[in-house]
Amino acid sequence: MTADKKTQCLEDLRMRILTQDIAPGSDLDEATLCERYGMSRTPMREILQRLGGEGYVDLTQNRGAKVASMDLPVLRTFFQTAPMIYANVARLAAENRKASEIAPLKAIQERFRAATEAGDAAEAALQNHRFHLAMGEMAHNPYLLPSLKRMLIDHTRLSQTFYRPVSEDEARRVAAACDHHDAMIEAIEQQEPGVIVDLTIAHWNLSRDRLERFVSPDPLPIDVLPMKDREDAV
Amino acid sequence: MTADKKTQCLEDLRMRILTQDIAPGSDLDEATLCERYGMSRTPMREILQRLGGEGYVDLTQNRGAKVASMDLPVLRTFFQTAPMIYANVARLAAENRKASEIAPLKAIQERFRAATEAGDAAEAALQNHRFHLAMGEMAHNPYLLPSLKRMLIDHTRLSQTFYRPVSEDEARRVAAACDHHDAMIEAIEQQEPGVIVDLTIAHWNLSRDRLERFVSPDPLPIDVLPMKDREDAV
DNA sequence: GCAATACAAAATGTATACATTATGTATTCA
DNA sequence: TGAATACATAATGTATACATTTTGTATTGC
Repeated sequence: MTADKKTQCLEDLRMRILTQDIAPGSDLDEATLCERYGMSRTPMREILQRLGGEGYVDLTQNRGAKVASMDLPVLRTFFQTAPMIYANVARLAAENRKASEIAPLKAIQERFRAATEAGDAAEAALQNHRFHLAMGEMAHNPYLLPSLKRMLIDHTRLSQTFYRPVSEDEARRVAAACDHHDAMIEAIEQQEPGVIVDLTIAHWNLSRDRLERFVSPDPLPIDVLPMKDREDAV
Repeated sequence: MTADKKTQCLEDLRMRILTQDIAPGSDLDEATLCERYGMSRTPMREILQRLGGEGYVDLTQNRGAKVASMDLPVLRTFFQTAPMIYANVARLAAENRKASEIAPLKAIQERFRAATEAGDAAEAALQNHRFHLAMGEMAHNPYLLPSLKRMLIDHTRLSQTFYRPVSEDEARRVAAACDHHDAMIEAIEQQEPGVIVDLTIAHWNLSRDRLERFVSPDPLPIDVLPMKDREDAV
C-alpha cells in the first residue's frame, strides 16, 4: 500500500461526494470501500475519519459513516454565512498572496474555462472548487481556511445545477462567472483588496438565486422497501 | 476498551494541549501515549488523527504527530481574524440560541468565575474556552464553528498568562472579563444581537494587548544537545 | 580526518484476527 | 394475533503481528 494510493482514494472520495456521485445522506460501507480501493480496513477507516473531520461525512459511534446531508435549515445558514467568509478570504488572498501562487491559480482557471465551454458540469464544479480553494490557501490564514473548506463542500454540491444551464440567461451567467475568475486573478496579482471584495460579492450574487432555486431535501434512499417486496416487484 | 475511555483520552489530550501542559511543537509518541492511557495503537492513532483534523496537532507522513506550534506570522493573522469571527458568532448565538441552552452556559460561567476568584489560571482558561465554545454551538452555524474552534485553541493557549494577573490593573481586567460573560449571557437570553456584538468587541479589546504581550516563539526542545554532552554535564 | 555508504534500531503504516455492539428475524407466550 | 424476548447475523471497534520507512551509528574508502 503506497501512501500515494491512500491520498488518491481520499481525493477520489472527496470528488465523488462533491459531484454528488455519492448522494448526500448515503451510507458508506467500510468493507465495500476497502474492496473497491484495494486496501484493508485500517487505512480506510483513517480516510473516513479524516473525511469526517473535514465535514464531508458524518461519523456516529458504532454506526459507520454517511455522506453529510444538506438539509434546509443548515443551507439557510449557508446563504447567510458565505458572503462574509468569501469576501474576507478574497481580501486576504489579495493582501498575502505570493508571486509563485499566481501561475497555479491561472492553470486551474484554464481548466475551469475549458470545462464550462465543454458543458461538463461536474468537471466545471470541481475546477471551480479548486479555484476557490487555491484562493483560500493564498490568504495564508489557517483560522479562516477550515470554514471556507466547509462552505465549499456544500457550495460545490449545490452548484452542479448552476453549471448545467438550460436557458440563454443561465448560460450567460456561467460565462460571466468565468470572466469574474479572470478579473479576480488580475486583482490578486495586482494586490487590490477593494477590487476583489467587490468582485467576490458580484460573483456570489450571480449564482446565489440559481443555487437557492435547487435547494431540496435529501432524496429518499433507494432501498427504502424491504428486500422481499423488491424481489416480488421484479 | 469502552468508548467512554477513548472520549476521555481525547478530552484529556485536548486539555493538556490547551493548558500548555504539553508545549507547542512537542513530539507525541504513539507508544508512550498508548501506555499512559492504557489502549492499543489503533484507537490512539484515531485520536491523533482527530486531533489533527481539529488543529490541535500537526500530522506528517511517517513522521508522527506534534502539537501545533504558535509561530509569530500565524499569530499575526490570529489577532487580525479573531474579532470578525467572535463578533459574528456572538451575533448568531443571540439570534439562534434555544431556551434550553441558557442554563448550561450559566453553569460554565459559574465554574469560570470560581476559577478566576480562586486564581487557578489553567482552570480559568479552560472554562473560558468552554464558555466561548458553548456560545459557538448556540450559533447553530456549522460553517463558522470550525474556524471558531481553531481560533479558540490558540486563544486559550495564549490566555494562560492573562488569568495569572501580576498587578492590580491586570486583576481588574480579569474581573471585568468575568462580568462581560454575565452581560453576554443576558444579551443572548434576551436575544439582543446589537448588544452582544458590542460586548464581544469590548471583551476582545480587554484581553488583546495582554495576549499580544506574551506572544513568543516556541521554546527550544530540551534535548537539543546530543546525549553524550548531557551525560558529561551531569 | 572527513565524507559517503551500509547497516541496525526505532517508529510509523498496514493487514488481519478477535471482541463488542447493533440489527433483523424467528419463536414463544399472553 | 401481537408483543416481547432470545438468538443469529452483520457491522463496527480493538489488539497485535508484520511491513515499510526513517534515522542514527558505525564502518569503510578516499
